[in-house]
Amino acid sequence: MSIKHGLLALLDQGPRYGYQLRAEFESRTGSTWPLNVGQVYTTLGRLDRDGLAQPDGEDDEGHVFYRITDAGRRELHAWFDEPVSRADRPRDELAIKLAMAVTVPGVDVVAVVQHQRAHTLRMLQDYTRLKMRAADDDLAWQLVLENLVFQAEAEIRWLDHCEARIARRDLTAPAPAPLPAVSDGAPAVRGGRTRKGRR
Amino acid sequence: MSIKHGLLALLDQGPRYGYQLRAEFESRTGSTWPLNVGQVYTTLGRLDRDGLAQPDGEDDEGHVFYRITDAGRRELHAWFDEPVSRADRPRDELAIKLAMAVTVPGVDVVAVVQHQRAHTLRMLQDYTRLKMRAADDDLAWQLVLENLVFQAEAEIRWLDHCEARIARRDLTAPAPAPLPAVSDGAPAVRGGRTRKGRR
DNA sequence: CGACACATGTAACACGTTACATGATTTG
DNA sequence: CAAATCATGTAACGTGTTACATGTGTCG
Repeated sequence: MSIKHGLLALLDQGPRYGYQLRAEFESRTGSTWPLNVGQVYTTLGRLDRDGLAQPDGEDDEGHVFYRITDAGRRELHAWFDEPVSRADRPRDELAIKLAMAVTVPGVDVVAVVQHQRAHTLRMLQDYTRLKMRAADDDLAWQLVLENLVFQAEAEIRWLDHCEARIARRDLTAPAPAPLPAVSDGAPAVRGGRTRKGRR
Repeated sequence: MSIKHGLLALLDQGPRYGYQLRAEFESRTGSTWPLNVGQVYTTLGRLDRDGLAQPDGEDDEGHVFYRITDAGRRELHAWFDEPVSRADRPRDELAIKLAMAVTVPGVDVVAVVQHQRAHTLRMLQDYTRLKMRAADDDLAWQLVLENLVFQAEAEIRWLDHCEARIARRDLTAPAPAPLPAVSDGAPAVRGGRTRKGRR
C-alpha cells in the first residue's frame, strides 16, 4: 500500500518512467528502504489496471512514461487525508516474540531482550551517522531518518522496561527450575466441547 | 513470519489444534492483533510442508492435533536468538506518507500531521484504557500493550518534531503560492542516457 | 573488450486477508 | 427451534520479495 501511494505521489508531480520512479522514491527515503525495480513495474501495471495511472507514451530515448489519472489524484489525496491506523500496520514481530518468550518455558527471555537491545542500539548509531550524510535541504530523508531514530529509542526504552518487568516477575515467582529443555506431552489447556463428525 | 514462529512457540508447549492455537495466540496479544482462523490452518500446512511441525492424530473429540518437530524447535530457538533487524520490518507507511507530503506541492502537510497526531493520541488513550482491563498476571499482554504505548508516544513526539521542522522550512522558503492544485506536464527530473531498442 | 549502470519487464514464490463452505454442539 | 460458538478447511485476491531474461549505453 505504501509503494502504490508513494508512486502515485511521485506521478502527481508529472509523468515519470519506472526506473526514474524507483530512483526518486529511494532518494526520498534515503535508500533506507531500497525498492526493487521489478516491483515498480508490477505496481505501475496494477495502477493502470485500477485506473489510477495510465501509460503516457515514450520519449525520444524510449522511456515508457506513466501519467496519473483523476481517479489516481483522488486516491492520493484520500491517502493524505486519512491517518494511518493501527489496523493498517502489520503485527510487530518483536512484540510477538517477547510475548511468546515470556510464556514459553525454557527460553532465556533476558538474553533475548539484551541481544535485541544491543542490536537496536547499533542501528540507532547507524542512523545518527547517516544523518550527518543527509543534505541540509533534504527534508524528506531527514524526517524518515528521524522517524527511525524515534522508533528505535522507543524500542530501547520498552526493552529496558521489559527487563525490569521480567526481573520483578522472577522475584515473585522464584526458581523456574531449568527443565530438561522441552516439555512435550498432553496439552495443558483444553477447553472445548465434544465434536465427532467432520467434512 | 511472526505468525509462523508464534505458532511454533505455542506448539513447543505441547501439541495443539488449530482453533486452540488461535485462541492462545490472541490471549497473548490481548486480541490486539486478531488472528484469522483460516490463517492458522494454512500456516499449520506450511509448517508441515517445511518439516517444522507434524499432524499428531485426533483426540476422542475429533480435534486435529499438531506437534512440533526437532527442526521446528531449532527454528524456534534460532528465532529467539537472532534479533529482528530493520531489514525484517516492513516499510513504515506513515514515514513514507510524510516524506511524500513534504515533497509534493499542493499538499497541506501540517494538516496531515495534525490529523495523524489526533488519531494516534486517541489510540494511545485506548491503550491506557485497555491496560486497566489486562489481568495483573498476564505479562505477555501487558508487554504488548506497553509496546504499543511506547511506539505511539514516539510517533507523537516525531509528529511534533515534523511540524516544527516544516514550520522552520516554510519560514525560510516563504509563500509556496497556492498553485492551481495540479502541476502536470514535462517531468522536472530527467537524468539518463539514450536508449532505443527494447525487447 | 569487459564491467557496470541504465532500463523494461516476467515468473515464481511467500505471506496475509477476506470470504465462503460445512458441520457439530451449546444455550437461550 | 434459532442463534451463537466451536471447529476444520478451501479459494480468491493483493502485495511484497527474489531471481531471471534481455538489451543499450558508458567508461576504463
